Amino acid sequence: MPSQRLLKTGHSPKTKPRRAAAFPPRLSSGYLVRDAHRAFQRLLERRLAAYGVTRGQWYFLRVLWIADGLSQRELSARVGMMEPTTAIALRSMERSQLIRRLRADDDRRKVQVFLTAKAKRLRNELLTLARGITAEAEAGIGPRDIATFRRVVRRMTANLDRIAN
Amino acid sequence: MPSQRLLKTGHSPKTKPRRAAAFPPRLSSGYLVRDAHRAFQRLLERRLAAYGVTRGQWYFLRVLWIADGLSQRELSARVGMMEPTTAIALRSMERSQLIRRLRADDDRRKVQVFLTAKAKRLRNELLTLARGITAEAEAGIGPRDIATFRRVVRRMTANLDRIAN
DNA sequence: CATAGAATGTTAGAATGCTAAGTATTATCG
DNA sequence: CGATAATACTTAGCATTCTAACATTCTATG
Repeated sequence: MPSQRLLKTGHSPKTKPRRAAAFPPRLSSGYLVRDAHRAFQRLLERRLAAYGVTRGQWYFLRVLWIADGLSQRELSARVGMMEPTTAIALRSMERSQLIRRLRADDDRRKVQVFLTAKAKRLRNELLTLARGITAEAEAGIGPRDIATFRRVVRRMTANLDRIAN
Repeated sequence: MPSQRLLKTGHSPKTKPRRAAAFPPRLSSGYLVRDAHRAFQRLLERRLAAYGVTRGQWYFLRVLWIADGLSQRELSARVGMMEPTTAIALRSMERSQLIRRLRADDDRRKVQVFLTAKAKRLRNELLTLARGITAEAEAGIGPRDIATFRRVVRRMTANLDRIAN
């Protein structure tokens, strides 16, 4: 993390006291969450790379391992991404031989997504990998603090999701 | 948030018990952090849009309001982004008349970044906006829990950053 | 001084994610 | 039954972020 010391620039406006400076990133939950998120992402990406799997593919694999054969719409909802994002990820997964897409017989608008044998074989190893990252992230933190943390994050997410604008 | 109920798909392999399924996203700190991050982002983006400022620009504005005239390298470090990312953000900020870039006299490799009057005028209003989002995120959560949360997130980030691979 | 290396930025190319606007299929309702 | 709605997906275009490879400028060393 870069240190936050102030530099003298010779460009501080002398006319106004810097009132609103009392909100440094360090004190913003949003920033803390952003930093943590990027740390998780970086590590996940690096480790998945050894298996030729990208982070975007991982999110979908993870859902499909639990519920194979979902439609793209259902997948989007489960993964929490918009449909165009899903379409792009699935295209890359099809190219990588991780999934097959079949039009549903009962409703020809729908496309069902099925894991290939290759994707199924990756399951245990990649889930182990993910558990490893979680364990490393939580190292040295007490279980009560972890529990509090989870409760707080969930509450924050819910608070923010509830706001329309 | 999409509910996580399982669908019957008729494609569960009957041969193996689903051992590794014992790691649902709900229990993963990484997922919780990701969800929170995206909730923060969405709200921030929506609100900044009213000012014609994008999220990427916001991160840099926030640093420049504290230390105007930094070089791009210094800015990257402060904001926590790679230099190409900084270059792209600054280009868009220059187009939007939020900054001016000047080659430093003492070292002509360096480019110093200066806020325009327009960007300076946005300062108080946007910082208030950001404080508002933080307040809404933290609504209904006790100060001790917030404190624990911050300590835990920072520790997780540090844990992950320390890992090379 | 000349040249090797370090420092600063840039361009190129990929992946992830969004919104808005399309196409195709199915369902509904007059 | 036929026009209209809704549903499922795709395409197009943008923003954000990274890594890798490059150009430019400065510094240090022989």
